[in-house]
Amino acid sequence: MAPRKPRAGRGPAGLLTVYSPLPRSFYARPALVVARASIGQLLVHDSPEGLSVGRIVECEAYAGPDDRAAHSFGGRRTARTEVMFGSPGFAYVFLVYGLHVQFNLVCAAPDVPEAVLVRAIEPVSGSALMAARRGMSASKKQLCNGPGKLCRALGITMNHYGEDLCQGKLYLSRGSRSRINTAPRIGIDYAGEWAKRPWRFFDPDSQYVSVAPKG
DNA sequence: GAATAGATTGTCT
DNA sequence: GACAATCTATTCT
Repeated sequence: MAPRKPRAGRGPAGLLTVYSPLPRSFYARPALVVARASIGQLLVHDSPEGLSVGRIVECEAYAGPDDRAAHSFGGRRTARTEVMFGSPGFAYVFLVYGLHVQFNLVCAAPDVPEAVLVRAIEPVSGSALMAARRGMSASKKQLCNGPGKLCRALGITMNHYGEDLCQGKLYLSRGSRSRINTAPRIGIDYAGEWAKRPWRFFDPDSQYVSVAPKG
């Protein structure tokens, strides 16, 4: 099939920007590496309602069967975790607390179930559409500073489970570099010692990080 | 600003 | 039947 056309949109300063998917090789690395590399990249959703783009400012690594906090801990392979056992560069989407969607990047190699949870983005393009989806003002920084919020803002749903991030309408595109800090992951206190690992990565200069850095 | 409770459903025991 | 990789409204200070 023909390679997909890069999608053009208006960036922050009104400049014409072209977005195109990062190659699968970006994802074919350990989750810890991908998580760090993802900070500053752009998350693009070219949906029927329009284009929305955000710069990733926070994410977490969930590293395979050894990580008690990962859904794939112990090699657990179910209908839900199945996509993590496949090729890298696909979307692992799941529901928490009965109502919030979480978006993850499948990493590493087939049969190595690692993933990166995208926790926060800052709006780059299509913030009006994001605000409409969220039912709030576009100027608010709470627009997508959380894993559930950014999925709502970008229109990511369970229907995106297993989507190819190298071929479809939902993908990462090359962004810019920034400072990167680390911290323990959020909301996984049940994971014991694993909960303390500094596997959360964020841009300390961004106002859009979900939980204020404690230092 | 900080703390608390309630929402709500797929997934696994 | 319990729990979950969260968010929001509400009730304090």
